[in-house]
Amino acid sequence: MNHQYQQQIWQTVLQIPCGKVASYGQIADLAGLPGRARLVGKALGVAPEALKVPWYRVLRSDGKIAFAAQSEQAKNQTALLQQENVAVFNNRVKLTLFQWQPDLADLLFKLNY
DNA sequence: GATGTGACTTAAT
DNA sequence: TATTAAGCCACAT
Repeated sequence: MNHQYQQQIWQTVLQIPCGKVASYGQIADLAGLPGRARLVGKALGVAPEALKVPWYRVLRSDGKIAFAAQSEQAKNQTALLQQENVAVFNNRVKLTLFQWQPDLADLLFKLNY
């Protein structure tokens, strides 16, 4: 059986609205997996393209893009974010301006908790 | 089983 | 801001 946690992670990331970002830890918590931020990155890495999971809206807790600054992946993620009017400077996003502030009660309801 | 490795986080320095 | 150390956990060796 496929790991349930991946589904929960993908579903949670899908809740991030266009133009907003979230951290790996935040997604882990909302997905019911506190302390397992690393699993979020892993799950995003194997997310089916068909699900169209906005993986690029997920950043480190300090707002930095998780990939090496010069990497193609980081460049690509930066481009996708800027496409949604999210400002990226030095491989980092200003969380005070762009971080997603989910309505927990509403989200938990959607996730059937 | 033991070890090393990450798309991580927090706290301390 | 940068660096460390410790905690985290699925996976590959």
